[in-house]
Amino acid sequence: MEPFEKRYDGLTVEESMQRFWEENHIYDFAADDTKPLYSIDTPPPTISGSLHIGHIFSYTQAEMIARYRRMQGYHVFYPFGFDDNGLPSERLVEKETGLMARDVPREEFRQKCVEITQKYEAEFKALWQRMGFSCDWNLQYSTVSENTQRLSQTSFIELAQAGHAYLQESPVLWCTECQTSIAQAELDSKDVDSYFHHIHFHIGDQPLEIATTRPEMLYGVVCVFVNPDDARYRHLVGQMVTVPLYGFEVPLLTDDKVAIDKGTGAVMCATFGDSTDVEWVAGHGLPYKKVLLADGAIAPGVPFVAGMKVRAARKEIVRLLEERGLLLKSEKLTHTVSVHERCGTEVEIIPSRQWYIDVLSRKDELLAAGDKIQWHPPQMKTRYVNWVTNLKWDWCISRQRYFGIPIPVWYCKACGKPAYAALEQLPVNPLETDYDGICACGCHDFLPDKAVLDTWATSSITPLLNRDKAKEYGVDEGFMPMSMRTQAHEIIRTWAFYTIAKSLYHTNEIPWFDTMICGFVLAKPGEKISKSKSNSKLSPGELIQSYSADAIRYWAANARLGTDTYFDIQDMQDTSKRFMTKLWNSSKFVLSHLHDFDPAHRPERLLPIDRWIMERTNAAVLEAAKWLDEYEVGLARKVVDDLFWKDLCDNYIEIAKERLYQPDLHGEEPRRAAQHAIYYCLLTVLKMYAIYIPHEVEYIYQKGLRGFVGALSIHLTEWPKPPAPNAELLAFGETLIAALTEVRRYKAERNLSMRADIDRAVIAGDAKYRDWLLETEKDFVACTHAGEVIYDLK
RNA sequence: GGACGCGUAGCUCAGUUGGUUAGAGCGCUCGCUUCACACGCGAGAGGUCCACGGUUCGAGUCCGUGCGUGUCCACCA
Repeated sequence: MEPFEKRYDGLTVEESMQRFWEENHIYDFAADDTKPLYSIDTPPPTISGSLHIGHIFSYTQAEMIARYRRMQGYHVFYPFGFDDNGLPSERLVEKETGLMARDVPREEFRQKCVEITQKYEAEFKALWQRMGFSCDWNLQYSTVSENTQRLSQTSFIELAQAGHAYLQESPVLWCTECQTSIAQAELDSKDVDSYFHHIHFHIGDQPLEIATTRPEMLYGVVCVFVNPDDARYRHLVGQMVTVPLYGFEVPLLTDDKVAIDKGTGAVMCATFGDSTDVEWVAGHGLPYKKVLLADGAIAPGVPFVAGMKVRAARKEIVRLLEERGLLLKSEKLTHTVSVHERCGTEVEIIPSRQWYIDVLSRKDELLAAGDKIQWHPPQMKTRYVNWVTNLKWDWCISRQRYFGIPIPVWYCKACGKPAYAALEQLPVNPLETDYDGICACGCHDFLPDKAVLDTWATSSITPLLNRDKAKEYGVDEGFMPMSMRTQAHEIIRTWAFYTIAKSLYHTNEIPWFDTMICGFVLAKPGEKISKSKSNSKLSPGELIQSYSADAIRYWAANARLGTDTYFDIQDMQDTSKRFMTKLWNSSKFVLSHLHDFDPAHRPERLLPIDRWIMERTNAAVLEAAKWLDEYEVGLARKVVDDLFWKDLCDNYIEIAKERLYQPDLHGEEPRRAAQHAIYYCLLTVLKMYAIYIPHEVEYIYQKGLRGFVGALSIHLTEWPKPPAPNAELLAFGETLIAALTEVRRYKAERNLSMRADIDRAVIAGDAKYRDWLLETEKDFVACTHAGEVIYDLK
């Protein structure tokens, strides 16, 4: 055996272990495997900036499950992907280059996007490799690759032809900064200080006071609503209200949604001030009056404020109202507005022609699918259910952007009817390829769709992408549903929801049997670390360089599944380093006593205490497996820690030590018995830690255990499957350790060294363990330095 | 406003079918150069398990109410 270094040097070891794994294809997804399949749908991180500790936290927890399943004997399909198109990536490119997408030629911008996302992908990949991830990089996918484009466009055309995706001119959530439509899931909310302006409308010569936060929409008012039960206005319902400044008239109608006690109880309905306006316009058949343009400017033809941006227009209208005595009062208020999560701009609602996927009419099926999936932890299902139940909009999948998957559609110049690309010609970019068919109306001229697909419209097909990849390895039948989806809880409403929706449409099945929903890393109370906010002081790369990948991995397994955690660098450093050193030293000790060990030769007789530590180890294996089956890597780690540090190191090794050092005093066969026990326990403990700290464990295995076990890598060995432990042996061990603790307390109270001699020690306990205790007496005396052992057994 | 968490030692947290004396790590105190490890070992101090009410022979654990805290969703008139 090679000598063990005095100190474990994680940084050097980790790189050489990673090289070893790569050279020996330890984690490859082999084509000819006959083991049961375990497939993992892992999140392709969005290429929108640098990764942070939160990613490391959740991805690492899932990686541990991949390792666990692999050791359990599954054929683990564990790919990795990158989500490298769409608005998030565009914003990254705009930030890095200082260019705005709309100011440069489309192709030039696209090229920049490709360059920059590739650069980041290389960085991301290097980081995951440096973390020791056991995915097979041959399975890697990207959401902007040609394959993905083909699959994503196919998905779109299939849904469109089946009527599940449809084109509609309707009010849409719109970001005037990014100048694109966005989906409900892309909304964030922000508290803003504003004013509740009370404006003087009138009905004939009767004044009518209406409060609004959006006076600039005055020109877009199409009616005024009051609650049908509001006695103040009941007699006025049906009459015409005159809009101030502009002088036109709109009807006074009733609607239940109007809150009697809010403002004055009368609401102006404008196209479109908010999503309630949209419902009202649709529900009451009201007309549309254009006020706002796509770039956030007031439309030409709107008196007083045409061409102004929203805020300037608001100020101007308020000024005019005030000047003419039509502004009754302005109350300060803080209210919450919807903003675009990518840029923070207040979202507007503008009619436009967009593609949607029908989800509203499928709520029941979506909820049923949620019931069929096992959510871990279970309460995460509620978030999904709440989201589906409260959906108000169909899923808008078109984006008026540049770097994404083109919508494979042209429109007839004459009748506007959409024409779809043929499946064989995909992927296709309608901006570069002309449609060569003829419209039903006889027209030959077509205009390309300039929009691209929402990035979620593509990332929601990762199970299908994975299935295609698995086919290359001969795995096809039974691939869907996949075994497991892992992700953080923030994207249940997006990635999980959209994936389920697409899966139902394309396979009529749930996408996966299980979900593993990880928590976040919070920087400090209330503030989550995210790429866009870039408030992660230490980058993952620097953290690995300073503390090693294993240290970060060990830390990442500190929490219950789904639970958010705070990142405390000091805590990570102390706990992990201490643990890794302890494992190093104890392994060093065990292996130094195995120089003449032969695993094939089982000692004829194990002492009871040897059997105890082996049973104790088995008990921990079963308990850890129970947690891991529930994806609780943190709770499982705790179980192993407890076994390893307390019972194996502090108790058993201390008790059996002298037997290993001095066979002249204890005999050769008892030494062999102790060897057998420490070999079994160390190997088993290392196998369990293999999913947490794969590098250190592999290094120890290679140095001292591979010769005994045979397997090329500890990661190719099997997760232990012990029988149920013997409860009597466990209880006997507790009896002995209680006596040992008493002796230790006696010495500590007298400031004695643990090696100090004492006259006698007492073992108290159940008489049924008498024989076992007597057999252990020699070890007990060696450990306690007691002159005599008194038995107090009942 | 709704949903879902959380509130246990100074700090971070475990405590999954309700059952002896409520646990771990860090921190603190005292001691131990002990031949794997001082990045260690041993011992100790430290808790009205947020509050109040209820169910029960028995509640940190179950139920209700309140308070505090966090996340997600809604709230733009």
